[in-house]
Formats: sequence, C-alpha cells, structure tokens
Amino acid sequence: MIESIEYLTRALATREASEEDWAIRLGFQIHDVSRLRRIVYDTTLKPLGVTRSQAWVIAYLSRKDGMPQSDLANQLDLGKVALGGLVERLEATGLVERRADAEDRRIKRIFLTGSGRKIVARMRRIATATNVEILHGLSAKEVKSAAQTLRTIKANLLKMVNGDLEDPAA
Amino acid sequence: MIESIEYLTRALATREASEEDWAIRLGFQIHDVSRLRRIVYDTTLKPLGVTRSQAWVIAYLSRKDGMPQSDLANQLDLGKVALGGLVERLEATGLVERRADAEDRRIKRIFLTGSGRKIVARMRRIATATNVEILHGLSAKEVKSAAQTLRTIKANLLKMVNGDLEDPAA
DNA sequence: CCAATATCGTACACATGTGTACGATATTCT
DNA sequence: AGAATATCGTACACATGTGTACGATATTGG
Repeated sequence: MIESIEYLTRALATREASEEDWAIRLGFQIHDVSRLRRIVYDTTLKPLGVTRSQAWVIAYLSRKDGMPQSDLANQLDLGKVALGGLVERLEATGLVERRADAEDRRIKRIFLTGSGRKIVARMRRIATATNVEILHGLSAKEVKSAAQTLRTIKANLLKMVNGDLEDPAA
Repeated sequence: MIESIEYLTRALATREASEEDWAIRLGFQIHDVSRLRRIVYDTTLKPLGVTRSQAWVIAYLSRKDGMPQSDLANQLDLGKVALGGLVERLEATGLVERRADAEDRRIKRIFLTGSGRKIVARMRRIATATNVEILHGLSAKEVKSAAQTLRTIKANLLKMVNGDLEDPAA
C-alpha cells in the first residue's frame, strides 16, 4: 500500500531523472519514511502499552524529571493543550505524577513514577535495536552524508517558518 | 522551539561524532524535517482554505477522477473512516462531489468540482515554489544521494512493517 | 434461487494536535 | 497598595487518524 505513491515517482523516472525529479523524489521519500517510521515505532511500542507521543514525553522526563507542564510542552514543541491531554492519560496509567509547585501555585510539575521509569528503560532497549535495523545496509558515510543534507533542509525549513511568522510583522 | 531537541544531538557530538551518533542524529533530523515540512505546507496551504490532508486528496483526484472511496483510501494509505471524513468536509466546501455508482449501489465515486480543479492548480504552483526553497543551497548530487539513502531506509522500514505483520502468522 | 460471504461506506469511541477563551495566580508598574 | 499584564493549566470546538461494529449490497456456492 505504502508503495502505491511510488508510481508517480516511477513515472517521472522513465525519462532520465533530472534534478527536478530527484527533488520531487526526495520529497516523497521524506514523506514515506516519516510515515513508515511512525508505523514501526507505534508497532514496537504497542506491547509496552504506551503510544509514540506518550513515549516521547516520558523519555524526556527521564532526563529532566519534575518539569512544569508548560516547559515540557515547549521542549517537546507541543501546545499546552496537547501536552495536558498526554499527561492526563499518562497519569491515568500511573506512569507519571502531577505535583503542585510550592512556590508558584499556578505550576504543576510532572514526575516519572517507578513504573514510568521501568517503561523508559524498556523503550531505550527497543529503540536502539530498531535504529540498527532501520539503517541496515548503509555505510557510515552514507548515513553521515544524509544527516548533513537533512540538516541543510531543516535550516531552510526553519527559515521559512520563521519568515512566515516575522515578515508580516515587519 | 523546534531546535530545542537539538541539544541532545549536540551533547552527543561534543566527543567526536561516532557512527552511532550520526545514526541517532539522522533519526532526529528525519523527525524534525517532517515536522517542519508539515508546518510549512500547512502554512502555504492555509490561504487556499484546504488542509494538508484535503490537499493530498484532491491532488490525487486531479489525476484519477471519479474513484470509489475505498480505492482512494487505499491509494492514499488511509482508513476508510479517515477518508470518509475528509471527503465529507471536502464536499461541504464544494471542492468535491459524491456520486453513486450505477452498477454497484454500494459504491460512491468521488469527483472534483470546478472549484476543486482551480484549487489544485493553485496548489501545484505553490508546491513547486516551496520545493525550490526547501532545497536551497543543496547540489543536485547531494539531493540525489540523500534520496537514495532514504530509499534504502524506506525499504528497511517496509521490511520491518511487513515482517511484523507476517511473522506472527507464519 | 437462496444462504453464506465479502465489500462499501458509515457510526461510534478514542488518541492526538490546533486555536481560542478563561479562571487562578504572579508580577510589574505607577 | 492597586490596577494592568503576563503566565499556568484547563475547557471547548474542530480536524485528523485508528479500530470495531453494522446496515446495505454484491457475489458465490450449493
């Protein structure tokens, strides 16, 4: 199914691939890869009883326990609302705890519980194994080169995002 | 905000970057790039009054008009339910039309309307311009190389997805 | 021809994300 | 101090995606 989109790419490639074609192809490649990555991670995490988003939250907490909700939302690039829902569900499953801050009563700090910590440990093992499998057959050089190209793309995208937000104000 | 995650990558890179580090970095790169791509496309499409998912549907229809809903769902890798909702909203905006199939009364075929076609044309122009900007500063060689590496990654991911689905049955 | 099966689209429940509004607190400026 | 502001987390509404169940049709096997 996932390869169905491929036929567009292939159609373009029947005449020799021009630069433009490779650019378009890269776009589809990125699209498909992120989609598949999502599916794979969802699958590997399912046995642990946490979703990808939830996993991301507790993974972050495992390095910075006790963060205020807002900070956590910013660090993870999520809206306050989205994070609020996630924390609520994580609290319901007992992986996380909300404690009011003594100083500032507006703040609720989020802490990993014991079972939360256990899940994180299992997640780490799985993630490492998955990563190896995903990059199977690629040389270190290729991986490095791809990472660098994507870094440039990311920089361009960041520029575009910030531009769209700042130009109108200027 | 989006670069906040970067500090992990950077932390890993303080000692000279090993192969493993580049692998991890590539993972974050892919994650960030897809996220930013989503944001950028959402932004550029907003003026057109369609969401990214809706755009994807009508773009597809512009090449294969009159598809049954189920086929469309398969082609786009969406569940019947997800596509049903999208079509419903597209129909509400008048970009798309549902017509019953004369032969098989279970089937509803989806057709682009005139305004739908206009939107697609505008989308195409925007997409081309956006693509150029995203790849700014990259050589054709770099783009091609990255596309090929991602193709390998995609193949690995596909193997993993299919493996997870087939192994248990075997 | 009729019963068992498969397929099509929809209904419902849930997770995730977005944007807006709001009450509860803090902070700041006068 | 007291009023204007800003920040924190939540409530609500909506778009998108997933999985399950189901009614309406078709198709197939006897």
